[in-house]
Amino acid sequence: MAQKPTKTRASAKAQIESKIKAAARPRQRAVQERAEITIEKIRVAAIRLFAERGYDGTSIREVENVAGVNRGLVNYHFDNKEALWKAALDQVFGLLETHTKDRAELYRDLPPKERIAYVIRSQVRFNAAHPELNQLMMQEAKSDTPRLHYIVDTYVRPIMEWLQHTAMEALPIEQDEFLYWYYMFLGSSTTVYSMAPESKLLFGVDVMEEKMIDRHVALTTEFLLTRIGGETAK
Amino acid sequence: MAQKPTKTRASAKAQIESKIKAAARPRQRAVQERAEITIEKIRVAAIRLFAERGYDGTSIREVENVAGVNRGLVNYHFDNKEALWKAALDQVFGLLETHTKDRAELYRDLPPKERIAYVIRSQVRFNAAHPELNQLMMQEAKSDTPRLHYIVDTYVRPIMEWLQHTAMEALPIEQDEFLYWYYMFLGSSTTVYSMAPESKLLFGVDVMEEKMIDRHVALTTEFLLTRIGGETAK
DNA sequence: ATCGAAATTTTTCAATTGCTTAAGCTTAAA
DNA sequence: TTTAAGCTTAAGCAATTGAAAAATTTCGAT
Repeated sequence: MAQKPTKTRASAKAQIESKIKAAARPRQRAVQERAEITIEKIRVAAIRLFAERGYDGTSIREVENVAGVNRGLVNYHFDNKEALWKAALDQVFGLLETHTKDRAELYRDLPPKERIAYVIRSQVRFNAAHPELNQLMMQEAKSDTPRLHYIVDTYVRPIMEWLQHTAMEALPIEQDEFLYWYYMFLGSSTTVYSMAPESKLLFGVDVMEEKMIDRHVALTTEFLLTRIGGETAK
Repeated sequence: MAQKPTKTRASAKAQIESKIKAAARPRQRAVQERAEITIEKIRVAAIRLFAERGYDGTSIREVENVAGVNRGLVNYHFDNKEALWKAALDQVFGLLETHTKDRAELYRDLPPKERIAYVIRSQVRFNAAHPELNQLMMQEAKSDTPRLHYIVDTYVRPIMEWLQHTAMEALPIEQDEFLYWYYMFLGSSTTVYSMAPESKLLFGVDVMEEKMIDRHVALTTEFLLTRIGGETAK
């Protein structure tokens, strides 16, 4: 997607040279379908493995194995491990971004209280459908790395700010209390899915089942809407 | 602690042989203090690194560097990486186990509602003081590995069952609802600490500060005690 | 003091890591 | 059909990995 297949076999440095030549070059070709399939298989595997084992715990060879593609293809389609990580992350967070924007649009004309309820509901569903996102996030949020800065600046902050506005408009939350509301929201709506294998072991229940998710949605919504301290809404 | 320094340089297999010889051997010596210091330094470093980077993402050399001890000492004091992980984990979960038992004892004679309030409060404080525990747990809870089985069977289940008893005695939670209450409790009380670097970036606030923790305790308690649906207690 | 075990230090080794190179093979534009 | 870009395959590299072995130092019971 964000790939530059403009390299013959001379590596990255030759890009400038390649660009100069491009002016005089008549030939220009599209990405082939088989490549797109390969890239997609690699991306899917990368998301799973990065989410499950973290950046350092994931090896390129393993990604290739899980993806079922041949040795060397990751380094061809994605220049290096860092770029692969970024591609995986952009895919997952791009999904969240789209989802959030769609919902913001959809619920725009609802009364605040009702709107935040829908937001919570749809967010829980999203987390259930995409546990990798929170898993990736937890991997990175633990230490102050360039990768964390990238995620926060690019994806998390805008979503958080919109959520803050939406929540504080509907609920009697103080400005400096929102931080906790936010993490309670996050924790309440993601933990059970991020830890799905544990919950299976511990309670013998598959929390990914539709009926289970419904229940979780209901409880979380009630939970987060009930104003702390007894009040109900603004 | 659970170490067996009874190896000359012949590795694990020689333990039986070593035991036989032990009967005829007159000399028997205690663990030296310098060794205990080394072991402790390694354990501390291991907890931090395993929590931060996961099992596969942590290298023995890195543990030794962070611990500030010489190459080879990890493999001397802990037979292998797996044993090191188990030692780190036992340390952290042992702390939780002790903490939980102490509190159970301490709050035994309180009325149920009050007891669960204290339990929540003390649990939040514990999570703030030991974010590595939840980080380690999140690392392992994501996939069904032998390591997860070990943690759940040894530490998590007993604590969960006691918590279930304590919570259901005090709050109107249905049997099959408890799962969600549990993970909301977990998520609400740990996420902000596991993701402390993110919250610093996102809100510019150090959530580990005592005043902040107090606030979190208050909110979480109110949150989790407010009966879903409007009721208050049994 | 001194002997031997415990602990540390230093080397060594095979396997795995990220990454590069060099061929070969497909495919689509000319 | 040609032909070069796009793609795949395979081999190889230096660095890092977990683990063990060897060499050396420290320490306590005799």
